[in-house]
Order: sequence, then structure tokens, then C-alpha cells
Amino acid sequence: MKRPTIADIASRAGVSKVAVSYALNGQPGVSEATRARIVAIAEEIGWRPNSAARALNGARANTVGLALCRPARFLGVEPFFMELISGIEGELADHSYALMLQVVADHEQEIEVYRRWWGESRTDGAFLVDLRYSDARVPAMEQLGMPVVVIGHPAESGPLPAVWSDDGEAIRETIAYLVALGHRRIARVAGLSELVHTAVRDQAFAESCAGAAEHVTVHTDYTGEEGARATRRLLSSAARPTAIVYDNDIMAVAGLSVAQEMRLDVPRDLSIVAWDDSPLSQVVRPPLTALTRDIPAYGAHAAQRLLALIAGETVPPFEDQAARLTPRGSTGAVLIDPR
Amino acid sequence: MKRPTIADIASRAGVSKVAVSYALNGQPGVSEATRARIVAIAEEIGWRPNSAARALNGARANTVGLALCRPARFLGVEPFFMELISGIEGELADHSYALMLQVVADHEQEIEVYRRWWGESRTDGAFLVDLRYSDARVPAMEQLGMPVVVIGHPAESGPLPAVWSDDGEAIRETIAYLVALGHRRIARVAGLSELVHTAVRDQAFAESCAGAAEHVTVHTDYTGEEGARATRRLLSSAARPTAIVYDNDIMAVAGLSVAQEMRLDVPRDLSIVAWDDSPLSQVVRPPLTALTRDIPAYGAHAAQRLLALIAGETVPPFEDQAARLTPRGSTGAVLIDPR
DNA sequence: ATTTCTGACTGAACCGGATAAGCGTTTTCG
DNA sequence: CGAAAACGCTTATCCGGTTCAGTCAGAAAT
Repeated sequence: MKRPTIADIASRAGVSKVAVSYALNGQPGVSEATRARIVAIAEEIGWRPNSAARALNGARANTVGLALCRPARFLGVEPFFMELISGIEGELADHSYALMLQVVADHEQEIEVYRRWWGESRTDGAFLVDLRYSDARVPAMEQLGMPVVVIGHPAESGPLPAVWSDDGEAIRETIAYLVALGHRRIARVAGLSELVHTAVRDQAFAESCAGAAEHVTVHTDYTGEEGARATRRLLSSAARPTAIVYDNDIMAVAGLSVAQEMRLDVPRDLSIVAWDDSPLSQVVRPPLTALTRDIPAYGAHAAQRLLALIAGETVPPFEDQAARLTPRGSTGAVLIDPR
Repeated sequence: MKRPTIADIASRAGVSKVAVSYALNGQPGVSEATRARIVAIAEEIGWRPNSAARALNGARANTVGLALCRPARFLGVEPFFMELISGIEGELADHSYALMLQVVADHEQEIEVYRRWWGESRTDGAFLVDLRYSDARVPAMEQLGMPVVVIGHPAESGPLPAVWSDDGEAIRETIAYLVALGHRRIARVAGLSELVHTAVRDQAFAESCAGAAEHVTVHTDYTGEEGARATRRLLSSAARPTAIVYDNDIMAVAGLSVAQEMRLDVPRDLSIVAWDDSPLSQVVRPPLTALTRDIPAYGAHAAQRLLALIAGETVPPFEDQAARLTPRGSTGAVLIDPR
């Protein structure tokens, strides 16, 4: 049994296709009586607009794209993306937009995917995440002319509107807190050094510590394994840090385990702060002091901007709330200065 | 500047639209010389097929759908779905299929989403996950006539093809192992009791323990919080279990923390087994004995079946590999029978 | 040399809906 | 009361690609 079309409705109602089109789209040109009759028939036979036919007339695809350029195994452990996606989703769903998702291997592939989606009228716009310095995707998207919202720092987003949060501010708050607790040797286990937000955090970390505490930053790939390895190295060094700030909660948990394995008491011997606060942080012992932010809201804000951009509006960069420090059991005062 | 169409190519090449269509689709009816010329022009002006126009001619949408019916915050912590999605993705990408994702609140909404996608020719098929008993989605999808692959036990998938793995077998292996280690009081912290795979595990757990060990099952919502609460209750009971099997790794990690908080040594006083083996399991101390399975492969298998189904093939249920027990530090022999 | 066949290509129709313009009929208003 | 305006609906086209039924020239068969 074929899917009903407006032609079917038209013949049943004894009017032309056009009258049906007008009626179903709430356009003037049909009497209320006829409209009601047409709508009733449409419902009765279960008519749905064929999005392809609509798209052919220059309508929107009502879909936006997101290509994620991280290996599958990283995605699985990073709550961040799932939360971001669900936030985006929520906003999109309210506007009957769907999200097209694809996991890609590198930026070249990512650009190719967007090029295809846009070229084939499959998406009306897209998100760019994990921005790098001199990111090839920015000029590529610009040239493509596709509406794109960058989820990340506006410094490198070029003319593309960005939705971002001030990671520097969050780092400064954290360091101030740790210094106030008496920490004078602070380490940071950071994410991929190529990413802009990592660099922003790196710099803020170095600046905040300058003059107040010794500091060292180690870069990793965000996995628990590397987080554990980095922690092991840091805690084995002569000048062992009294506090470590991690760039995600997976590494923080891994680091906590390493510390306990090395018979260090958290927070007595070592304070730990996790960036991003998933339920995971609260589940371990002691629960982790974390930099909390509302990631779903972050995604929702980005989605709002993208929808506005698609609608033809001008979208200024939007600075979302910075992460706030949520102190829990994993941070404490330094009892004896280890020097 | 407008997007080039086959008409543009046709006029440049001095042939008809039809010749261009044949040439670009590898169909007979054009000479190789002409074909080469047309392809060259198409590349030069950057032509892309308009998927809407193709879809209008009854072509596939080259997209499959997945509506996830779990609250956003659960999704974020469950590595399972992200891994499943990346596995699905990988298979789809090889066939130039995209994945349409939507997070929904309940099954009713989920059915509605699928109905819309199918009705609007946006997707060629879909996946059903988290099957329940007498699941309303099964008859709904059947009635819709949309190709659907159920990721879950075939007992409840009706006429829809299922991709599943024998959770019962994995449980039996686990219990046999725990019993061999001397455990005589085993608890299970299970997931949502409405889900078919939970019931399957429940039953296998009860049967395996019967006669060999005392057993108790507690149902939760998969969150670390509930996992921790359940663990606390179990470990506070008079007949404290010597081993606990968790239905996901988040709860297992939470349970481990609770045990340590209660000054119990793992694995001396309590053995812990986690279902599903994310990097998380290996990051904590001790690393968790886990029921390992290749979730991305699981997703890929499901995607293969769905693509076959869309191609019109008959797809029999496919039993994927059962999870295998990967012993790590969180399980050990019972030293003194606590009785 | 005529017929037949084949390969290369074209014209027209079609998919399902949107849009512009046209055209009777009724209403409004000077 | 007659003309303009408003209403309600229709016809014609278009979107971009696919498909089917030709057409036409040249080669092979008779």
C-alpha cells in the first residue's frame, strides 16, 4: 500500500492538489470549511508530508549535522559528548529538527562529510567542536557557505559564530582555591594540546600559578590510561605535587586510583580536581571536587544559535556560564608544607 | 551562486540531462568517451546529487534512525550507547549511510518519531533498543512496515529480526566462576526490571545460583547513585554477600567505592564483577573483573542486518558472541567461609 | 542493396509538493 | 447599480533527478 499523497487527498475531497497544499500549510486561499474537510481526510488516511518533495522546492531539510572526530573508544568514556548531544537534541526536538550524526577519523573526512551533507541538501547547518589552532575546518565551512556554529573559543572561529565558556576563569577560581588551601605545588593533567580550549586552560593555569605556586602541565589524550600514567609520573617525581587538576573526570578518577594504589591519602596527601562533573565524580571515594557546568544547556545554547543562523539571523558570539567549582571530598588543606 | 545541477552539466557537455544521469550513475546508454567527459565536468563544477530529488524518485534516504529513550543524564554516563552508536556508525559510513539520532522521553514519543521519519521518507529503517515485555513498539513498527532491527532478545521481537547475545550464558559463566572461588552468597545489582535483557539475566542468575549459593537481586535504574545505594544496603544486611555482580560498570565502580568506604577490602572481603567492560573498569583500584563484549562490533552487526533488511533480504535473528568473563583484581577466593 | 540489430542518445512523463498567476463568483462601496 | 476588491479555487510550472519509450546513425546480417 502506497503512502498517501496530497493528490489522494485532493481526489477524495474533490478539489485540486493546490487547495490541499494551501489547506495543510495554513495558507490563505481556501475556506475554513474546505480546510477542515481536507485536514480531516489527511488525518484519516494518515498523510505525512514527504520531506524530499518539500526539500526539492528549496525548503529546509530540518536536520543539522554533527561529525565527531574522535576515536570510538574515547567517545564511549567521555560523558561530555553524550551530554552535549542530548542538550542539542532537546533544543532541536522542540523545533522538529533532527540531528545527523557521524563519527569520522580526521578533519579531512569531517569536512568531506559536511560538504556532502550540505551539497546534497541533507542538512541545513552544522556544529564544529574540538577547535584547533588554524583549524582547516573554519575556512572550509566558510567557503561552503553552510550555517555553522562553533562550540568553542571565538578566537579561532573566524567569522563563524561561537558558543563558548570562559575556561580561563574556571581555572583561575580553582587555583585560587587550591592556593588558599595552602597548595604550593600544583600539577595539571591536560587534554590534547592541539585543542584551543586546552591551550586556553594551559595559559590560565600558568598565569594563575605564577608567583603563587610551582606548576607543571602534562598533556594526554583524555583516556583514563594516560591519565593514570601521567599521575604515576607526577607522584613519583622528587617534587611531588600536592594537588592535581584534571581536564576530565575519567582521568581524575584514574588519577585517584593511582594515588590510592601508591598509598597516598586523598585529600590529606593529594588534592584532586576534575574538570566536568559527571555522576562518576560523586560515585568514587572520596567524591571529587569538580568544575561543574551544565553541558546539556551548553549544547542547547549552541543549537539555539544554529537554528537562528539557519533562519537568517545574525548571531553574535555567545559566552555561556563558566564552570563553577564544586568542592567535595577530594580537596583539602595542606597540613604540612612538604618542602 | 546556485548549486550546479545535472542540467548545467548537460548544457556544458552538449548532451541531454538523461545522458548525464546515465553517465553519473554508471548505467549503460552512454559511450565511455562521453561518460568520461561528463564526469570530468561534474567534478570540475563540483556537482553533488541532490538527495531530495533522488528520494523523490523512490530512492532510499540513505539514513537510518535511532531514537533513544533514556533520560539525558543516564546516557552521559553509560558508555554502552556511545560505543554501540560508534559501531553502528562505522558500518553505516562504509555504505554511505548516515544515522539520524533523537533522544525521546518515552516509547510513545519514540514511535511517533519513527512514524514521522518513515512517513516523511527521511529514514529507510531503524533500530529498536531496550526492549521490554509486550513492547508497544514492536507491533507499531510492524504496522508501519518500516525495516527495523531489534537490538535485543528475539523472544520479544516478534517478527522483527533481532541481533542479540546470550546474556544468560555470560551470567552462568560468572556464577560458576564465583562459586568455584568459594562464594556462597552472591548478590546482583541489576538494571531496569522492565527490560527483557534484565529479566533474562535475572532468571539465569537465579538458576545458576540455585543449589550452589544464596542469591539476591536488586533492581536499579543503572545510575551510580542507585548502584551505590543498593550496595550499601546489601553490605549492611545481616547475611552480607561475598560477591556482587553489577549490570553495568558505572554501578560496579560506585559499588567498589561504597565497599572501600565501609572498610571492606576488595577482593578479600568482597568480590565485584561488572557487566560491560569500559576503560573505567581498568582504571579503578583494584581493576574490575568484567563481562567483556565487543559493543562496537555488536552495533556493526546490527547495522549490517538493517542494511540487508532495507535491501530487501530476509534477515534471520543473529546471535552475537556472548560476553566473556575477564578476571581482574576485583574477584578472589573466599578465604574464610563467613557462615 | 535492403533489412535487422545494436549502441548512443533524446523527449516526455513522473516523483510529491510549492508557488505564481489566472479566473469565475460573491461581496463591498462609491 | 456598476466597478473594484476579495475570496475560493484551478491551471500551469517548477524543483532536480530517474525512467521509459522512442529516434537515429552506423554496423552487421541476409
